[in-house]
Amino acid sequence: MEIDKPVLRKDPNGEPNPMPVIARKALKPRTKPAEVRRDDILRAATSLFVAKGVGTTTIDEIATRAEVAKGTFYLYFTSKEDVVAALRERFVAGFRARILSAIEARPPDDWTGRLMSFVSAGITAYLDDHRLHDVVFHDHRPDQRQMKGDNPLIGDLSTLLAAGAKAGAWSVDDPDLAAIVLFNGLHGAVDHAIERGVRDGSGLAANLSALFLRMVRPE
Amino acid sequence: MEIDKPVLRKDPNGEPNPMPVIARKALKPRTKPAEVRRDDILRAATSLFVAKGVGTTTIDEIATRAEVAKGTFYLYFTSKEDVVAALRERFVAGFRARILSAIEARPPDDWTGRLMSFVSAGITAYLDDHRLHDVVFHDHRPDQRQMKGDNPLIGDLSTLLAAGAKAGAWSVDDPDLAAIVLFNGLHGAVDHAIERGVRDGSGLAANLSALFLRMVRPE
Amino acid sequence: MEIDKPVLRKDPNGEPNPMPVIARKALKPRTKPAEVRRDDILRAATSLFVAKGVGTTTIDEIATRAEVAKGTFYLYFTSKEDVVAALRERFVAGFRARILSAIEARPPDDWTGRLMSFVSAGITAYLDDHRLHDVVFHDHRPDQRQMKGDNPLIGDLSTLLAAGAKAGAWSVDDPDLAAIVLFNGLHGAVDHAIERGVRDGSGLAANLSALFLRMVRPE
Amino acid sequence: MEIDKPVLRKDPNGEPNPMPVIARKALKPRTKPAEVRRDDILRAATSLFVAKGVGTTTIDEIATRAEVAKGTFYLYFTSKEDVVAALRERFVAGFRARILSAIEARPPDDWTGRLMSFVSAGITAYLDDHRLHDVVFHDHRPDQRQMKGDNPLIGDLSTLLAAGAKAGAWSVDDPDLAAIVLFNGLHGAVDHAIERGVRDGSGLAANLSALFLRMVRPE
DNA sequence: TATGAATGAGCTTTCATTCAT
DNA sequence: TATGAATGAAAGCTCATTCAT
Repeated sequence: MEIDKPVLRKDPNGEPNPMPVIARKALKPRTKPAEVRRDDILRAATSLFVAKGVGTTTIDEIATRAEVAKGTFYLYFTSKEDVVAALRERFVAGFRARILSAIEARPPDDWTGRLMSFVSAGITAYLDDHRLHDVVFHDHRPDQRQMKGDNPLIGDLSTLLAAGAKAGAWSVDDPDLAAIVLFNGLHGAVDHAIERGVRDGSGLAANLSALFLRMVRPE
Repeated sequence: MEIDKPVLRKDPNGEPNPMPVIARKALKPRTKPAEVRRDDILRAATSLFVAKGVGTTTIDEIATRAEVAKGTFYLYFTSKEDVVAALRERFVAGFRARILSAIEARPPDDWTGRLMSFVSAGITAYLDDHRLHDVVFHDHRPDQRQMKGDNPLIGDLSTLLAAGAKAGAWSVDDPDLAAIVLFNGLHGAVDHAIERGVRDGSGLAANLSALFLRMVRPE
Repeated sequence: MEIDKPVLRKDPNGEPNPMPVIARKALKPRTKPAEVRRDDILRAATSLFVAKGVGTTTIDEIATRAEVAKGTFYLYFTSKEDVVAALRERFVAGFRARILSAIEARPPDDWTGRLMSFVSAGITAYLDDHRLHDVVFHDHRPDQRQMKGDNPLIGDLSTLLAAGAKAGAWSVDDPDLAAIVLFNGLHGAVDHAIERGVRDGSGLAANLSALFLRMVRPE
Repeated sequence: MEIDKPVLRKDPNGEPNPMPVIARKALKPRTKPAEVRRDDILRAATSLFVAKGVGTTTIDEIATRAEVAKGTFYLYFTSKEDVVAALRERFVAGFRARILSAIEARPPDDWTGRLMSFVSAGITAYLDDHRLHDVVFHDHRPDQRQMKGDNPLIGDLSTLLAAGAKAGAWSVDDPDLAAIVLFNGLHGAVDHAIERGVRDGSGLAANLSALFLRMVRPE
């Protein structure tokens, strides 16, 4: 707060210096492109969050693991929550990309195939990253509720259902509601599977697809 | 029953109290039954958690609102999480009781009616208490995942579906999976409705029931 | 911020425990009357502030010197500035008491004597405590300006001048302004003396009194 | 003179710059004369200090407002305190110049007029710049005390009083002491006026002059 | 049982200063 | 000269938990 701070500065890199300066330089460039630094921090945070939870991970730990000073952390993020938010964005985007690309691999009019791709890609992606998922979706904020609603995958699913219905392949009264039920049903089913230690989602995919197809099959 | 809890017993310097102990005791039985005390604390915690979140509520605040000393809190609970767990148990039990009693109001062989009761009672109960629900289900712990699996309502639903199928009313391949999808679908649909500010769940109940019945209807 | 904090607790008093518990108890009662604790902290802060300035003194140091935990500090004060404010109040009250009692030692109608007492008591008191004075009056706040104006001693002085004038002993056109000039003149003169290392204020008192009396003497 | 200071020179990856150095130099003499740079920084600091205090202003902010890199700041000043000291010097010099020139506007033997000019110019100058005054004189350092003593205006005033006395216009026993009292009295009186929101100092000047003249008038 | 003063580890955040470019 | 990313020491403050009464 005040003017007269004591100034103590030791060895700025803090480690015994057995190596010539030039070699050190090569190993540890003081400055990296911002993108890389940011990514270093994000990666460090991810592994810590997954390993020990967001709450118990300190910013100190994140900085240390990212091989960055604590102050540097604050150059890139404003708080731990800010990191979680960045991770969440990343996670959602990657998750969605995986699923969409699986769908696109099917012919446009293969409605059943597209839905099954959605289901199996969703299961696989979730099984792969569920620990990161948990990290990224478990905060306390009351506006948290909002975020689910923004889930673009539900919109994608709704669009798929509506298109299939329009094409006469399915019968769907309320595509939005059906999409919500399907997405959350899938989500819950994978949670259940994870609890049981399931590693391979193909069986679940078949069963879920069957269930979902029943729900949309014409009378 | 709560005759005389002293609000202020300041005696900061410990002067000898002129009143004999026995007389004091007779006048001031300072304790409440443990159940009541516990409940005071639980109620105080609930309102604070709902108002400002678990993370930002301190044990000090809980104790103050419960009109109890901080030390007394630790006589009844070991930590804040312990309180959340107690609240969760309560919540789940109440929630389930509401739904089961709605189901039981229907004739045992009215399968469709029973499922619809499940849906509409579930929606109503959740709409009523979703803020407490959020409090009670939003912590970070990795073992959190476990709790959903323990959700007895999914078991109840599975039982209902299996019984209906056995009775020939429905066709259900995997009642457990169907129950999971139904329960989570319902959960997600209500979340969605809450986000949109929906206060009355009857429309949603009708639509959801229709969707669910499609899923179990015989070929 | 979060729920799952690691709990590490070692030896609560942190020192090797060579002494029997009873003896320890006698030496270090865990709890003291609030007044005493507060005073412990205030005394610790004073000595540190005087020795090394407010800015460079940390709350940690204050707590340590007061033999109190850091948290205890915050039980009694909200910040370092809060301590300075408490010290300032104390200082002003004591300073004023000294001067007023010196004045009261003179007969009520001994106007010259009263003014001289004011001057010499003021000089002495300030010489005695000027380091604490500096500590207590050197913060940055813009509203600082306000505080000087609230200085009750200027009011006291103004009253004295007005009374002496009314009694016909002096001629004072604007007692408030004269009081301000006298007080600040005295203040500055003592500052000057302190800079020069003066320890005894009696010579200064005589000279200043003479000057002040010139200022109020009738035509 | 400031032809082309680049606002953004982002070159984050350090790609080799295709433009030859000499041509670049000709186009972009990136430096300003040291005096100007220094002044930029001083001006930036002044406005920030006045607006939000020295303690809460960071060097980052100063550099940003001066449109200079943080490192450049350290090319011109060694610390924030260094800036305050430079500002103080400036302030004192300007203040003194204003007062001296007001005095010099009077005939050399117009003692009363000279003293009145001192008073009214002092009041005006202080009223004009009191916020900068506060900034520049409000730090914590114990050696602060020294600076007042160095105040050359007190010396000027003492010289004036001694000269007037020597000329037989006044009676002044101890010109140094009288100068101290006058200067500090004036200072305090203006502070008091500022607190009361006074904008025009002419009334105060008349009253103060009268008071001061009483103090030096011959028996 | 009940109390609440006391504890202190630990966290977040700031910012003056450096230095490779 | 000029830059600004990086540093990391330091500080303020919180709050779950204890324990003597």
